[in-house]
Amino acid sequence: MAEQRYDPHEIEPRWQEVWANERTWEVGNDPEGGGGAPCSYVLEMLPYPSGEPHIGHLKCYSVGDAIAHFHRRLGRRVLHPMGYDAFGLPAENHAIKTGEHPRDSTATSIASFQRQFHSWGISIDWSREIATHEPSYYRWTQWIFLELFRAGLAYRKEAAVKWCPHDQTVLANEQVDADGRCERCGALVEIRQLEQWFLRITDYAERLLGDLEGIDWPEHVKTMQRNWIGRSEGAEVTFRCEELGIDYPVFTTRPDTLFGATFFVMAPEHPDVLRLAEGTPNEMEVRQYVNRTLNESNEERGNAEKPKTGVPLGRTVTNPVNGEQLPMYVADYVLMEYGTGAIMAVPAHDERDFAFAAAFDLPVRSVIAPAPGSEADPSLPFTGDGVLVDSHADFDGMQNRAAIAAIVHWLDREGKGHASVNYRLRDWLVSRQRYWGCPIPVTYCETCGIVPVPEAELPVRLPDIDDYTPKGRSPLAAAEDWVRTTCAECGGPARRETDTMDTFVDSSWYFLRYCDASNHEAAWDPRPLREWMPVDQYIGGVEHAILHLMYARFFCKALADLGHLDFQEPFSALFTQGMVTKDGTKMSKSRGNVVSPAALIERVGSDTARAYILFVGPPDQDADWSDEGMEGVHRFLSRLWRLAAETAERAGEPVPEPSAAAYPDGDDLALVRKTHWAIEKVSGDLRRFAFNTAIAAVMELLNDCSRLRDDVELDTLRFSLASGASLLFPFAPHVCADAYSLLTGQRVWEQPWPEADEAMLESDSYELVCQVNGKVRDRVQASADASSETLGELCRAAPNVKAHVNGREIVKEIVVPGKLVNLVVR
RNA sequence: GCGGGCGUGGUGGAACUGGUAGACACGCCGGCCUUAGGAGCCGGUGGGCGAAAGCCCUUGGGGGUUCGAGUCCCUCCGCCCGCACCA
Repeated sequence: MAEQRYDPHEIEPRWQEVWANERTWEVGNDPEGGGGAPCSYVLEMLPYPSGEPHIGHLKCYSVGDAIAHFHRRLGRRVLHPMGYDAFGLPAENHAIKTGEHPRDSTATSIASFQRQFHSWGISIDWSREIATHEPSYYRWTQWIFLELFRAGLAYRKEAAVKWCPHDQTVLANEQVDADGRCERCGALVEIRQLEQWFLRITDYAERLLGDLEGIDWPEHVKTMQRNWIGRSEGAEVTFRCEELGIDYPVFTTRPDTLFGATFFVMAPEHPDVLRLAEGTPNEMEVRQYVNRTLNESNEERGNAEKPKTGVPLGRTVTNPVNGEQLPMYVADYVLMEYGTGAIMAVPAHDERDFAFAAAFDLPVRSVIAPAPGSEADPSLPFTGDGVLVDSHADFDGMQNRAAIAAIVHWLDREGKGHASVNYRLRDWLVSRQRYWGCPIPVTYCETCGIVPVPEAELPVRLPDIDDYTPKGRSPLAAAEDWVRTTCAECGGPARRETDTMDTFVDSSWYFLRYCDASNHEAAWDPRPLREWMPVDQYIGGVEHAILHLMYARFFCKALADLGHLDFQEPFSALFTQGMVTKDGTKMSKSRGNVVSPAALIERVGSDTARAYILFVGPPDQDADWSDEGMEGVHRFLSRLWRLAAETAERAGEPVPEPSAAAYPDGDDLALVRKTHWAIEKVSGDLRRFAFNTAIAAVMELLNDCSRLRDDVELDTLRFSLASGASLLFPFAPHVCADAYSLLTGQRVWEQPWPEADEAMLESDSYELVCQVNGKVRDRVQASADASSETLGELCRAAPNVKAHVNGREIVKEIVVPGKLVNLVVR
């Protein structure tokens, strides 16, 4: 028999060529809009093409590909497309450094992603490939923007915005990290007053929150989104400054503490602060304070530990519940972006107000006391529940939770306030003063104002420029010929918007475009969307748990409201894969611990790399890369292929539908049973993303095949090996296609997913565990159909059980058929 | 501080609804084959006692529920992630 050697470098390109030539993974749209064979849309988050793919990409697409293959072989038509999130800062920064046009560096990177996806053998429908920087794509990004604009969901507003001094651009709240640093470059973010484009995502806060209930997403991702939306119930209460005749509403979650308010605080950014201080002795001090805090970084300001600072405004407001005059302050612990930018301060029942009152020697009035008999610590500030005291005859003695409703009701009746819900979520700031992004398709006309570019003129193409260096305005502003245009309404002179869109806009709808990627008349036809959407299984990293996933959900809801979609949620099920680390830390060039997929595949082939990355542990957890571990998987694939090749050679002609002998016995029966066990195990594990145990099950099967290779019929061995290859195909497609083809002459991806034979999952006897007082004392063979009585007898008769019972009384006998018998003795 | 997750051999991990803890793999030890092996094959491998049969211990610590707990409950310790002066 000739020596058989597993050679992935010969096997893998050979099968990749078949799949590419035959366009195996392409799937058409059903003109009827579905209704035929069941459909499945399996999608991994599209890559950001910068440099070469890294190991995280390999993991993400290995997970998605396994699911796509599994769904196909369950008989579904599977949409599994690919694209590139091609606009963005890294390409632009690269251009600033080297002068290379972002389009060129992006093209280079895309080409290397394409090459690698092919060499990894990912089953992609290449006919639907998109890239967000192509005019044929961003034309529709612009169209969506204008749809939102017409609906009032895109608007321009001057606002205190987060500005990155290094990248010279405005950032969305979500792009500023906890330390107040730019998510991309790490520079300390500043606040600037600028006119910017916003998308009205806050209109959707309630729906974005509520609809989380109905989708199959990991709990921690839902929790992160809930926290980000940050819903709080409370009341809006109006405090009036009589001297200036201005009403100041505040939001509070504790209207029950209104009678304990002893002062009033405004955020330094509050537009009225300077006006209020004007003409008072404190004017200068207020000015200085405001300037100082506005220049403070978020990092300094956000520190809750830092001592409270502030300045009196020299004015008072009236507490609407008791008419008291409360002194007004400006203090940086009050945030403009939450609530109304002003608060009523109740030092007795709020930690922060308490700290401020202590620093400024302000009165503290307790109005909630621990309920009589309660063990709560009554010391101030008391933030727990209790009963109202020293408030008002109508409310004193009430439980504070009940008092909230009563007081809000009273405020409402008096016209001094009303129940209110507040969200932490802010509107999405989408304009960027950068070059490499989708142009915002509007013009400014002196007479007509903001005028959308007519649909027929889309796309507004990104012009070529020479200088990408940021100067505080968009580099596009330098393209004067491009900026100057005519107004679509009056025909007069107009100027184009020179800001571009946040790249998260591009990626908020790409999954829709895949369904109808080559449509030149519209962003999509509703029929293919009806067929494919929503995405059945979305796969990506947790780092997108808030931004991308929230924005995409918002887009769907908004587009559904505008009549363009008939579903509310884009991703029915979400899977978040864990990171791949090396030596316990994140891979990075500076640490020199980067494992390059290209080098890996050069060495061991993509089947080994893919199967190892899924075998190393549960895919939703972080996994530490180990070359030794990978060698183990390589040995396994090698053994599988060799045994298949040898078996095929020994058997002569391949057999199309391998099956074991009709009535196997002895070792044949054992191996056939093991095979059906593996089918059952792998099928179940695939459904719950337990790829590591699925692969382990095929390893077990192969171990049995190797052990019994000379003791079973050739048909049995061929059946078991072909089944193993079939089961492993979603994880290591090339070697399995090859092994399956050697054994059967068939293409494994055209075969239905194997089904376990129920009869073969049960054996006629099993090892009955015999326990005494919960401890295993013996094991005996029991017949599968034995009655509980028989099992009890078997157990009592077991030698070591007898020794432990030792004549004592059996007070109880628990029988779990198929498993064990437990004797309780006294 | 709030919310979520986790803690199992030398290592990665398995045990899905409470029912044989440690599947599978790495590593290590021993053997076979070989001129040689960083190739391949076979066997062993949680700890302790014992010649063996077997017994005891063991899923971060402590307590509880149960015939039976890695799994459920309480409590403490440790680690990771998200949010955080959010009124």
